[in-house]
Formats: sequence, structure tokens, C-alpha cells
Amino acid sequence: MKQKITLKKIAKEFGVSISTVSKALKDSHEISQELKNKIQAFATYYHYKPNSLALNLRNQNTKTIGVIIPEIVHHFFTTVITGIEKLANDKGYNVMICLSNESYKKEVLNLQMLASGVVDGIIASVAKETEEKDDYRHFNELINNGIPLVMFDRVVDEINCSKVIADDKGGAILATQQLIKNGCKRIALLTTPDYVTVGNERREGYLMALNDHNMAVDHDLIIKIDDKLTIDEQLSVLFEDGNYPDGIFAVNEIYAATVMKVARGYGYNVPEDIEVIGFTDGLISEFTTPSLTTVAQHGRTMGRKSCELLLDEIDSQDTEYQYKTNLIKTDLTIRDSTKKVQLHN
Amino acid sequence: MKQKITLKKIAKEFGVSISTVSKALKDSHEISQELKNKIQAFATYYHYKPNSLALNLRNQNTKTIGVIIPEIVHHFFTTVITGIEKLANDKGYNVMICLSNESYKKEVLNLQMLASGVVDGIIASVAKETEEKDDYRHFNELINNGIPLVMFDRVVDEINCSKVIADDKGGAILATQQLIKNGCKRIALLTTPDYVTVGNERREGYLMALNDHNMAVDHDLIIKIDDKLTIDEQLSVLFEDGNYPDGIFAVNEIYAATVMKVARGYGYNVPEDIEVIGFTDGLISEFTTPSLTTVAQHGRTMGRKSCELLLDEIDSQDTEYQYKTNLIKTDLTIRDSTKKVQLHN
DNA sequence: AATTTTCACGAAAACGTTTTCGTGTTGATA
DNA sequence: TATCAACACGAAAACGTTTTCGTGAAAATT
Repeated sequence: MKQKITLKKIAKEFGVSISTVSKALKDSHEISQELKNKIQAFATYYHYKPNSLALNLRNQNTKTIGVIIPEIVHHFFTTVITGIEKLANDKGYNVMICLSNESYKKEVLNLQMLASGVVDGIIASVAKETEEKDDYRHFNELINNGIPLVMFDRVVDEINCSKVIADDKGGAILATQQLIKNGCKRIALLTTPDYVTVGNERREGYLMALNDHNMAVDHDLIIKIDDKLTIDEQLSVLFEDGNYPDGIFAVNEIYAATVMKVARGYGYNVPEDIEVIGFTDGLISEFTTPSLTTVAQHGRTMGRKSCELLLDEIDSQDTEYQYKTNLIKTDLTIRDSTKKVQLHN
Repeated sequence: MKQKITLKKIAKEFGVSISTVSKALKDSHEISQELKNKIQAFATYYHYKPNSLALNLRNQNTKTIGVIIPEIVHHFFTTVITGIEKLANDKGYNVMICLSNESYKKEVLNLQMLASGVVDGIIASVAKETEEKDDYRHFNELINNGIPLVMFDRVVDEINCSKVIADDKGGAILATQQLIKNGCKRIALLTTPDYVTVGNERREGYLMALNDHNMAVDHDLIIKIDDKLTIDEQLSVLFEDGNYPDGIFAVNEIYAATVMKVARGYGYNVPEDIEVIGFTDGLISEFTTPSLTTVAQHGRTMGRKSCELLLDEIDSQDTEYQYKTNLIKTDLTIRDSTKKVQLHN
């Protein structure tokens, strides 16, 4: 294959030293105009590009930030990435995206790989398996090595770093309140297993909203979905005995869309018989029938903010950096799976 | 901030040379067991990790492949990435993902950045704007610089490199045939502007299938959607005069899902009055009502194959490499937006 | 006692770059 | 004519590794 063109090769070509070539390409005044012209022309012709590795090694920075996400086929994460990418590029940084695939082991590997000098800082959302194991030493090690870290969405309280989280609890309260306001009496919650932190936050919001309105909690109406089993079957229990819920709050889009299908299978109509609200991390909501009312998470904003905090920390090296936690507000996008409220005035 | 630990620092700590430390950490027989033990313990304690930049510079490879995609919020691209990632990781490579955001300029920038030594090879799908400009010099420059390149999905014929494409034409033929088989007489095509190559392939398949069955082409039934305008309005023309199509083939999922909504707005039922087939690049299809029959693209397979070809080329440096083009077959996923065919036997 | 091996380590080059600090040759100045 | 500045370039260090090739001392062999 063609060998890459380097300063050394150009130097040999012109019988001058490497330093001279380097200076000539930077249009240094130390080099005669004549020689500069020749060298520059030559370099342009052969598409000379300084080797990034060498530059990074010398400058001790890579102008690259690493992002670790659990799953890339989740729309929510891709919107976050979009937000990160935009700001990073504007600031002259590149983005390296790694997937943990919800695996603890891959997360550790990715972290080690990124920590070995290839990035100036890392933005991460922790894998489910890691949450389950409750082992975060690899993150602490990162911080001990002086590599700036920002966690987003699925964050870990014990870790001392900047964080960006969606207002999950607030969103859940909004959603539940909306259902209550619309007259729902039996409100179900479709959530994740306990170890998923964001699921917990949302459940708490749900409970708080019920409590605020003096509504009793019916534990039969709280379904913790196990992703390893089929979702449909786990949802069926809600409708089997006829004592069905009249409102459903699902902690994500898939659960919400699925429960609508299941409910329809049992002969119930949305929103007439049952109102449904989901938590957005995708674009399914718009295309279901009826379209889904959801809590919007603003992934792009989260990404932008995460990147902002990270670059802040990178820029403020040597000084002791004060970690920040940022709460991104959530709000309700009303569509057709909830009843329109009557306006009183 | 804490300084990173290096061979030099360890060497100073023990009053030995850098080479000794390097060898000790590699458990070389040249170093006494006693010294090795001490150095290794020290290194482990301080989480020593060899600096990747230095290693890459020395080894003249980075064990990283770059991927350039136009948009990350497209489910199709994320499935491709998943496929690439999987194989790459299995082979000990990391993946660096860059977004062109469909912009020519960003594509050029990304390419230059990746070409400057940070990756061993590149997998790319070209941006729409690039297709529109029809300017591919940046890709050729890459190849001239000896950097292995594989293009997937949106490929460029003129460029001399390995390619992986979905059998777009075949998929379109399958879909159109299915509609014909189900008895549709007026089959509409929802497609993209002409400069989108995959759209062209699919249109050709549509035309071929019609032709094979001696059906005339009605150009009023071919709608080229302009993404800058609202999709709904552009689709309405199909239904306004009452002479509506009884079959619709859409080149992507969004168009298909949207046209079902619009048709329903005009009082038509799917699949009774109108049958619809889309081209998959997402997970919307499962959740629409009715669920969408689609042509499956097998993004993961495309990703895996792209990666395979790239690694092949990387491994076969110096020898003259024979570029390959790989066609990934597409097939029909039957759901509820098409009628069930009667089985004769 | 003289020679050869083994042992345990160091020096230096190489990867590609930038930058500081020489240094030899001009031409101008005192 | 001696001194000095300007000019145009080179040498070398530095970033952090790995690896080849020495090399001095101790141990083993004749």
C-alpha cells in the first residue's frame, strides 16, 4: 500500500531537516520564502496531514471526548449523542462513541481503553448490569487517574463527578397528576426492576402524586416488567379479572405502546376506557393509534449540558474543579392517548 | 489534577531505567524476579496503563476503525453500528463513530480527521448533501493515502473500494409483487428525491415489478417526498380526487406510517381498502395500527459484513487487495397492513 | 587461573511532531 | 577592518512506548 507522507519524507525529498519542513509548513519567518513555497506546494500536492497520534502525544491532549452508552438502538441515547456531538464539534472536539451493551464487563473494557490516553474526558451512562452488580470501582479509578467524567441519565450517587439527569420524578408526577386530573381512579404503573435507578425515580413520582391526592396505592397495579420475558403476558394480569385500570403510566414508550395493544385485545378503548401516558425515549409515540401522550425527556439538552460540563472541567485542569449536578426538566406532550381536559374559566 | 503514571515515573521511583520497567511489566526473563515483583506491585497499585497514543505511534496502528454515518437517530444506522461493533470488538478493534449529519462539509472534516492516523480503516455511508453535490474527491483522497475504506448502503459506484449494499431493488420487487399478488390494481410509490441512490434502486424495483406483470405506470401515483415540506400534505394528493390507490409501497417506514394516518383521515381502511408496505429502518412498524408489513433490511448483517471486508483489507496490507461488493438480501416481514393471501393447494 | 556463560540491567533507536536554542553565512554598520 | 545584526537553517529534546543490542559482573566451565 501507499505509505503515508511524513515530515521526514518531505525533508529527504528536499535535502533539508525535519524542523525546516515543519516550520515551512507553518509559514515560519525563519524559512526563506522560496523554500517555503516549494515545500508547501509539495505538501499540498501529496495531501500531507500531520499525524494526529504524534501531535496528541506531544500536546498531551487529543481533542476527543469519549461517550459510553448502554445501547445505541435506543432513540433516547441517540438524541443525547446528537446533543453532545453538536456542542463538541463547535468547540473543536471529536466524539468517540462506545457501547457497553448493558454489560458490566464491556463497560469496564471501554473505560480502560478510553482512559489510556485516547480521550480528554468521558461522558457515560451506566449499564444495567453494572447497576445490578452495584460495582462502580472502574469509574472511581478513572477519576483517580485524573480523567474528567460526566455521568448522565443513569448516574451513581456515590461517585464524585458532574452529573446530568432528567427530572424523572417530576415527569412522573406530571404524568400521574394529569391522569388524576382527567378523572382516573385506578392508575397502574408499568415500571422496571428495582435496580434500574431511573425506574425508581419515576415510581417515586407516581407514588408521590397519588399520595398528594390522597389516593391509596394498589400494589396489584404496579407491574415490574422483566425484559427477559415477553411483555404482553406480563401485562395481561391487569385486564384478566375485569377489574381493569382506567389510567396507566408507563416508564417508557415500549411498555406504553404495548399495553395499548394488549388493552385493545381485551376490548378496551384508549383513551375512552383507559388513558395511557408513556415516558419518551423514542419516536414510536407519534405513530401509535392513538398517538401517545408522553413525558418528554429532552435528550439533546441533556447531551449538550453533559458536554458543556465536561469541557468546563477539561478546561479547568490543575485548579480544583467543583462538580455540578444538572437537572433537566421534563414536560408533558399531550397527544391522543389521554382525554382532552375541559377548559374552565 | 493527578498526573498520569508513566514508565518514566516508575523508573525514577525505583532508580532503574525505563527499559527495565517496561520489561519488568512484561514479565521478561531478563529482569530478576525480585525486581519484577516490586515493579509489578507498584504498577498495579497505581493502575498503570500504557499510553495508547505512544503505543499506536510505535506500532503504526490504532486497532480502531472509524465509522461515518449521516444520522444517528435513524434506527437503521444504529443497527448497522451494532453489527460493526460486535465483530470489531470480537477482533480486538475499537469503533469510533462520527456523524456527518447529512452535511458535505462535516463529512469532509470527519474524513480528514479520521485519516490523520487515528484509525486503521473507515466504514462510511455518504451524506445526502454529498450525493446531491456529486463530489467524492475526499473519498478518493482517502484511498490514495492508503487508508482502507468500505462503503455501505449509500455507496458511490465511481469509487474504487469494497461496498456493502442492501438488495434494495430486490426488496422493492418483493414488496410490489406482494401487492400485485394480493390483487392491488393501482399501486402508489412513495419515494425520495432523485439524488438519493437507494430511493432510485427501490423505484426501479417497483417499476420492474409492475412491468413484469404488464401493469401500466401511472405517474400520478409516484410521489417524491421533499423532506423540507410537511409529509402529510404531500401525501394528500393521492386521496383528494377519490381515485385513490389500493396499494402503497413506501421506501421507508415514516412515509408508510404517515400515509396510513392520512388515508385513515380520508376514511379509508388499511388493509381492507388500501394495502401498505414500507421499507424498514426502524421499530415503528410494529407499533402502528395496523402493524406494517415491511421489507427487512438486515442492518446488523450489513454492519457485520462491512466490518469483515474492512478488517480483511487491513490485514492484507502491502499485497494488492481485491475489492469486493456484497449484496445483502432483503425479505418481506408480513404484518397487518397487507391482506393475508389465501393459500391454494 | 583463564575462559566462557549466564544474569541483570542500561543505552539508544524508532514512531511523527513541535519548539527552543544554537550556528554558520551574509550583509550592513561603526 | 572589526563588530554586529539579520537571515536561514539544523540539532536536539520532549511526548511514552517497545525492542534490539550492548555491557559489566558474577558464576560456571575448562
